[in-house]
Amino acid sequence: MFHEFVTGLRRPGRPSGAARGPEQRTRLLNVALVLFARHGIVDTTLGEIAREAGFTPAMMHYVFKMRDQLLDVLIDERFAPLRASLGTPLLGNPDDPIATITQLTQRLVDVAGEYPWFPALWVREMISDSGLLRQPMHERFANASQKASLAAISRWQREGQMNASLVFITLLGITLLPLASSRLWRDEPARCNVGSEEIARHAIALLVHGIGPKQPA
Amino acid sequence: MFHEFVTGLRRPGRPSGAARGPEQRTRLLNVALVLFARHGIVDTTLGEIAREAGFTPAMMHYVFKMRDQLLDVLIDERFAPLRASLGTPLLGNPDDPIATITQLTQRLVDVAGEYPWFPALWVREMISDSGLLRQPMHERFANASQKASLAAISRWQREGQMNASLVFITLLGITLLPLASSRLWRDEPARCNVGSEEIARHAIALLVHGIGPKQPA
Amino acid sequence: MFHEFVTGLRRPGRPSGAARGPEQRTRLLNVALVLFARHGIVDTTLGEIAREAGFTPAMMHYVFKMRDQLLDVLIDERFAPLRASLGTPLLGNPDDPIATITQLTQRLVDVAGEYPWFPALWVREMISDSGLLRQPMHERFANASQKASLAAISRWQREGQMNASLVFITLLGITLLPLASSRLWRDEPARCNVGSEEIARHAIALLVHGIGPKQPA
Amino acid sequence: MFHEFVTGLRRPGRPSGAARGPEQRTRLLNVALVLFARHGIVDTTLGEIAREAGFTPAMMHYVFKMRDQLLDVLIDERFAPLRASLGTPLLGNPDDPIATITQLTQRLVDVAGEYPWFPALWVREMISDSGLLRQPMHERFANASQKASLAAISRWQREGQMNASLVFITLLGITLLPLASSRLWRDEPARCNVGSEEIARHAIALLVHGIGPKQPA
DNA sequence: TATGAATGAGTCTTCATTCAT
DNA sequence: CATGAATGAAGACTCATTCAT
Repeated sequence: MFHEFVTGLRRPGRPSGAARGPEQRTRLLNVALVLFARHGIVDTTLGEIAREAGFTPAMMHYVFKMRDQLLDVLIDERFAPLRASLGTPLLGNPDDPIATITQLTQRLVDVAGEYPWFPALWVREMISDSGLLRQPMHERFANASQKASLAAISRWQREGQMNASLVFITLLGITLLPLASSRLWRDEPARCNVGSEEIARHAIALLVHGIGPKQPA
Repeated sequence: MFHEFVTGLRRPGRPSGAARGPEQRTRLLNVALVLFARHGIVDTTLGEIAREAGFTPAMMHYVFKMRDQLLDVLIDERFAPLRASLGTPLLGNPDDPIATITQLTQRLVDVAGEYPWFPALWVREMISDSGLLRQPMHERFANASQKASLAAISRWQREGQMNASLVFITLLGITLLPLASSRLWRDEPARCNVGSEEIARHAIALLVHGIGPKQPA
Repeated sequence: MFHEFVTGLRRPGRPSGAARGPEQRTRLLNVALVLFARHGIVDTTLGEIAREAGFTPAMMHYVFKMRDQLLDVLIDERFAPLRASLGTPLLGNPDDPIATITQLTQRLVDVAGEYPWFPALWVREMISDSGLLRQPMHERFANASQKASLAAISRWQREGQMNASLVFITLLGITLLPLASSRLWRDEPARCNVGSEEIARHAIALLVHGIGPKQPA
Repeated sequence: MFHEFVTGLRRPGRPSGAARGPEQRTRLLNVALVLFARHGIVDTTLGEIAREAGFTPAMMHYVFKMRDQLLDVLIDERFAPLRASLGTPLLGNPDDPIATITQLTQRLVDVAGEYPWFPALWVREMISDSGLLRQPMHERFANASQKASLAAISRWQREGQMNASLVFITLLGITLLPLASSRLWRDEPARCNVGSEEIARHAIALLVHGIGPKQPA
């Protein structure tokens, strides 16, 4: 301390004495998640994450040896579990596509409520062609889940005009996309507060009978 | 010219040797558009654009004094016109919302057909919270168009369960999002080639009567 | 210029207007060579080379895309030619080993006179087990040269007590090593100025008849 | 202890659990010596030494307050004693230079056999101009030893063509250099196993009568 | 019109070092 | 005795930007 005073130089490597333990890791992951959702993965520097969490960039490397590793950890501990918790997306009651999809819709919105970073991150990094989550997540979930879902859809398809290829992306388009950009209209004047439930309701309504006038019972 | 000879980078079809005046600018804008759509605006370096167009990075600054200016020009000369060409989105036949929206849907898909960079760029940079087009485009089109659209919707809303705030983003979600990520399912096995028309058809069907079984005539 | 004065900030990227042309590359290579010889390859930072040459570190990357490339270029344009100019080391008069080796000795010293970085660099980076030149140079010169030399030695070996494996490294030990560390004794008091010729003379004398008293003719 | 169990890093033969007091220090010094010889002093990180010894980097600072101090300790406890054990290098029988030098040669090789890190480290860090041992070791041994040796040589010099300045470095060049780079030729095909004794024999032979044909008795 | 040469600022990464425990 | 947590400084590399030609 005296040394600092005299030389005006903090000696290198003095830890700041903040709270410690493995909570730091968790904390950094949380912050990373938020910032990744906000600015995109590639455009978030380790420094930003560190600063936001109250640390120095060097500490990011103390915890995650490499930048890539941060993403790996995030995938392992956050994305994959979340994805897994969605189950095999469209494998519900084979005879009632509407019910199945409705359920999934609700689940998507619920998950988004629980993990606010989910929609933006998913739209950005899973759907976009150059999204950083796409490839890795595909490798983990492609086999089991994907095929089952497609099989389910194919069956339904025969009865309706559903397109196996489109139904899934469309579903995301009416749930995650609005959720991700909810701030889009929130800023505008005369804005009714569009919340998750409203999005869910709207999505389901759309799926069930389009935007036309209410179906007569 | 020597450079072209060596690298073979010149695209066929560009007249060589002729005075090419401001075509360079146009060319750079085109390339920028494509790359911006592919990797995102922030993640595309001026050097990439330059190289892809057969120029040096320095040329980018010769033409667009600053990086930001490239975006400004792009907005002025590409995005705004395109946006303008969509008209006041939901101002069609006041008595037939379905027809109005259907028309818009088709127009969106058509425009996407004409300007392949449109869907990806829009999803990425207009809808996302930190999208670089959002703010500037908003400033230009917020007033006139937006209000009119909302007014139109509000009226319809009373009759159906349409949500004024959600209908627009949802519309994008079932057109531009699938268009933007069409490569997403194209890779998968047993993949039917999902084209624009299919997306349009699917979107309209969804809007008109949901994914349920075909309505009895 | 005005801007600088007012803001106190040099705007980024202002080139310093120094002499230009491909001489810079040559200059940087020269400086690199000297510093590599002085501090070792790994321990010379690009910044040191740049500063010594009157540039910024960033310019090193302008010229040599990667650090490794600097070494590659150096090998191609400096080390390999030098090595090549030594010819097949021990392929002289098959009947007169002494003459052959004497000649090589002289050549080594001559080359060291022409390229002052040669001895230190060779001892450090070619002979040492973790020397950075060893592997790459080996790949280029192992086949042709090496085998011929060894063959030559083997023959001589039968007549004298020369050890094929040792003669070469020993030769370096009595030429390049003294040359490399000539500053070692130059600092000492009462030091006669040991120059190249002296080293050559001494090495040859040692090879011819050891350090014993002068042979009677 | 837990760490050891998990990583399996503990070398066999080290008594565990017993009070190990200052052995840690010894152990760290040993490891440092080996790694310094292998990669050079500057290029060996404290972390590498620590890990190789089964400790954490922080432990290095616990034991050697500063990096420089590690070197100081090494010099005091390893290099200086070793150097001292070589005695005043060339102060043997004043009337028989050959015998004196031969003896020293043998001693060098013997020491190298006992301390495998010796040759490489010496070549790297004592002889090279920027070697980290040069300056400090010089300060300790310059006065006494050096002068005596030179005096001895000067006398011999008058009778033969020995060069006082060169004889010492040359001697190192034909002993330590081959020893240091013995892996150099060990890889090559048709390789006789060049061991220490061979190097000693070869060096002495060279000193006594050069590489020429065996002297007639 | 267009480019080559050069640079400042910023990011990622490593490492010695510190401190509380 | 020994470590985990944390950091400052420095190096490699990228990129937008500048200027002279």
